[in-house]
Amino acid sequence: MRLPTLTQLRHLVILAETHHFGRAAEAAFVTQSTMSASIKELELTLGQTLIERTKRQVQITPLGAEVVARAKDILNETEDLVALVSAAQGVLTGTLRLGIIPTIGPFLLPRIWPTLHRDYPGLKLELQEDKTARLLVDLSEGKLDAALIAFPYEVDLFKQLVFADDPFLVVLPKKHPLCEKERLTARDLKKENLLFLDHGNCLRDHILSASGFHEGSLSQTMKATSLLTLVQMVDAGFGLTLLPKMAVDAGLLRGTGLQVRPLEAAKSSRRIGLVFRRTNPRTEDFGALAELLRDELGTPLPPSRKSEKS
Amino acid sequence: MRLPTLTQLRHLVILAETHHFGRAAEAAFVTQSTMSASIKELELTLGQTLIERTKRQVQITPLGAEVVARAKDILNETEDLVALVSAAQGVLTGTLRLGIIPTIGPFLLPRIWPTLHRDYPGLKLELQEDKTARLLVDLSEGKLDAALIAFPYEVDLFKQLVFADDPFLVVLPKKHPLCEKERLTARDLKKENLLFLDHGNCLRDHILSASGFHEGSLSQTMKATSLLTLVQMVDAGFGLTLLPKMAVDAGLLRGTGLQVRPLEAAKSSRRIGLVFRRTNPRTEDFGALAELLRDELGTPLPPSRKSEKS
DNA sequence: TACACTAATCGATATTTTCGATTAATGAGT
DNA sequence: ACTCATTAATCGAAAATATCGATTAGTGTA
Repeated sequence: MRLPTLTQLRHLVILAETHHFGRAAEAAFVTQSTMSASIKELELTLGQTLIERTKRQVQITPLGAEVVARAKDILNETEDLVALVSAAQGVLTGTLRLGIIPTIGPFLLPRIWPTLHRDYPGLKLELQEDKTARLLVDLSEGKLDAALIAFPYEVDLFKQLVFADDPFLVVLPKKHPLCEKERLTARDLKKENLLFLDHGNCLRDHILSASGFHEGSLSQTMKATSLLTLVQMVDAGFGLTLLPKMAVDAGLLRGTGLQVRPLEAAKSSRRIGLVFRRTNPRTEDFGALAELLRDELGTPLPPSRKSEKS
Repeated sequence: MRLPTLTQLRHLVILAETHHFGRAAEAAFVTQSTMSASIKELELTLGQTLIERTKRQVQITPLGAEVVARAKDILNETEDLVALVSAAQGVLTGTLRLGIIPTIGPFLLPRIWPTLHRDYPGLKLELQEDKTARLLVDLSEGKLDAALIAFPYEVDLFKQLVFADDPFLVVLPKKHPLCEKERLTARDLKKENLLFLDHGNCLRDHILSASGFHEGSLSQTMKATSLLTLVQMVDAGFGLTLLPKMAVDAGLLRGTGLQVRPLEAAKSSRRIGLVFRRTNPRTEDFGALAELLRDELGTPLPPSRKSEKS
């Protein structure tokens, strides 16, 4: 099916308004001959006469009037489309499909939400919470635009903007002997029963690394699937754990009698960053988002390392 | 505001379906370079990137997806427009704005309606009932496509298709002396009190002419504005009148005690015809309509006179 | 009859679209 | 590390299309 041109439709609409080829041409910023040819071509493609040409005046046939009405709709919709895209010109406007891992999402998002909403009211976030591995797959498949994940992690396929450092804190019951000390080391934890998240969660690996434990040395009995569960277990006296400061700041320990102590170790923190495909045209957006996150978290960016591996 | 091309939008939609420039090009029956250029041009006019080009695969940005959705709508509407016009291809389809005079309308339309509906289900009549003069003005101004009027009438501006002859019948009370005669002449009516429609109605002029009366010779006291009123007045004994056979056939005298007699006179009938602008492209439609009317009325067309004047 | 007005038409030009061929970038297989 | 295959972008040429200015033909008016 051969379609008419938007230009032809526009010409028809103008002609229907002016009822005069000459003035219609003027209004459309073309010559009368162009207007004439345009209408003629339109009638040819449609196979029907839309305009009744009296020498003195131009009459629209009933069919022509129907076509004019529809043409107006089509033109309006097209203009709306252009307007929509134009409105999405600024940084961080439109839809952004953002992945986020569960050990960051609940603690980071509520913190930045108000600012994000205030500074970029045109932004619509579509959030997806999942493990890092799954997020990166979706990212590479184009189902996500960006993801907020924790480093170190192997992400050479993607660009990354690391914007925060998130130290680990040792969580222990109030009466625990280690509460006496202001600062704890990996050595202090050696003989404790440490509780970890389940396999496949990046935080588990990070904390294992921070605390100097190894897979083999764990008592396999206790594995939680969420930080909240973990906290409940520690509160119930099953052992100790480590939590990212971000989670503690967000009030994860509220209502419990648990204490926290900083950990002195080689890798006593995770880094938080934004990853996205190198080919994604919205780098400016991601820069702005990372900037906002950095400001909001108030933590200075640690000495930059271009690629961190776990 | 510069608008994108429908071709570009179509290419975008296809590309969004295939996620592959080469296959999209194939599906759009163009080369890959054309597809590439088309999308690029579209992005240029919109001022935003809609497609994220990975070397291995093509990703649609969220904004692009929105544009694709709207583009689909626009394309569908345009195709609907074409379909609409195509559907209006046959004779007597679509809207026809038809004027009709009050002394024809109520008697002719109910008669042809079923056939018209059966033979041309795609036809939508927009009827306007008015005096001949008014109809012709609207016709020349393009507010009507055609009009059904009675001849003789001066209509040289328009094309005309006369399709029926409608004789006048003398209407008189059952006990009237003239009922004795099988056929009446103008001479018989000379001394009778004839009742006519009001000024400005073409039937008045036609009947005046048929009955041999002149404006000056009338008793000005009785003037009706509709045929129904006229009949009521005759039934009440105020005098005689003449009615077109068409009206009598349609049952205008039903429920009255009135008789009819044929009139023998030079101009003892009016002719019924269709008029329309010479420039109107739907001559075929009008021919078909006149044909249908002629068949339906069962009256052979009188010897053709190209232009009848009153 | 001459004149003004209007839409169609025509030939020339300008612009746009499309194509085929080539290039550059990337990933896969050896 | 080195092809090879795949894919989108690019480029110049050719084709198609749109536009223009000038002219023509048809109508109504003075």
